Amino acid sequence: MPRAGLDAATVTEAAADLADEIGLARLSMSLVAERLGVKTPSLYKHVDGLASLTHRVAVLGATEVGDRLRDAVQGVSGGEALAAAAQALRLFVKEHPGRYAATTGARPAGPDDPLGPALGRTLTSLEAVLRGYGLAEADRIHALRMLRSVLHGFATLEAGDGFQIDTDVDASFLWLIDFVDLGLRARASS
Amino acid sequence: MPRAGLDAATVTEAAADLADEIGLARLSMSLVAERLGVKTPSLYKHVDGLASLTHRVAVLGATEVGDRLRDAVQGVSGGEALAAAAQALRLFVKEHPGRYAATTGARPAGPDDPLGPALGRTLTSLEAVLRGYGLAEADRIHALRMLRSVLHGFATLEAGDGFQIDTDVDASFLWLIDFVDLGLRARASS
DNA sequence: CGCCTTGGCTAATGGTGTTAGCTACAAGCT
DNA sequence: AGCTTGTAGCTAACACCATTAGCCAAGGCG
Repeated sequence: MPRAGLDAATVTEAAADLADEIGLARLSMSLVAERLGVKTPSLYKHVDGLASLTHRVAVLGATEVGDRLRDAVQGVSGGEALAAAAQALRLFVKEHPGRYAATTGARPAGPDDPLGPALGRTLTSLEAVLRGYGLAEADRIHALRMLRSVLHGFATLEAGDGFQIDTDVDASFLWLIDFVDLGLRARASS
Repeated sequence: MPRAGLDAATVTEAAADLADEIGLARLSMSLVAERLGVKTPSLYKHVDGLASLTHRVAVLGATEVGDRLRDAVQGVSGGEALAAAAQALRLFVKEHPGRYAATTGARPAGPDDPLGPALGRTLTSLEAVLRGYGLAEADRIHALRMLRSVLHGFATLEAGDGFQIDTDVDASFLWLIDFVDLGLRARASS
């Protein structure tokens, strides 16, 4: 029996891909093992169990989403940055619904949990977007939460087939970005 | 062995309550049976299995959310209606996270699935809210999707402990409602 | 070349969801 | 009332899953 040469990262990535394909809820140790050409108990040499594996997928997803947002916001500002960040997040959720579900369903388990910083990177990029609007100090946190809410809400509704297909979802998303942009600009110097 | 006198509705309600308490993901046939003082296989006399039971919980949740929104919007209009609907939805999600998760995770399985109409009632109430703003015909669908997105996003993020606790979440929600209200009013007659 | 860490295995356990088939309850008829 | 009958809830059984214990050989390192 030749060795498969697995480690925690490979197992996590296989699990993440599988979750994207079949949905996080249907993720199972046996399916991950099957995909890796290995018997189920072998996974426990690299990963602590299904709950722990799901947590690792969450960290992976948070990191990747953070990367995407950082890249999207890089070099642009204002409404352009808002649109870029929004589209990047939406695209990620569409491409990786399983990772995103794991990410949003997980909470940091302690002060040294890598999930905390990973999630923080997303917030950092969104804060950078908002910085371009010159909001009052007191509005910042509320605007950030509003921004997270719209983007998260739209992306998850779309990923869950929550919108009827007959009207263009892309157009709605552009409209939404414009709506938020206008609202933020109105609050710019008030 | 005296009979327990169950039916599909009682089983569904017990499942919904359980889902609210322990989370939809942890809902199981055995726990529902235990709560009803019955052995697990007995449930199959009333319900088709866990998937079907979850779907019933989704229909129940959609119906209840529809009721809450209808009541909230009743007799008010404009910004008042928006605020009432928003708070009603947010409160429902906080009180019944399991039902809401089932509702948002389910799709109608066919043309005669009661989930379709049940979900439609929520949309009807939100459309009524928007009607108070006198939007252009073309903006209606986009505004509706925006509204669903913010409310759904905020509620699910809050339910998932997605917001840091140190800043007031209630204040952020009021800020969000005001943000949406201002944006919609700006588009009123344009 | 041989040690020894360790990755993957088989076997076994406890917990799920689900089906089949029995039994006795309770409603309905005469 | 008593008898019949549909059926609610039961036990037994099976398949599948996550998880643990213990074995055994692969392959890096001396």
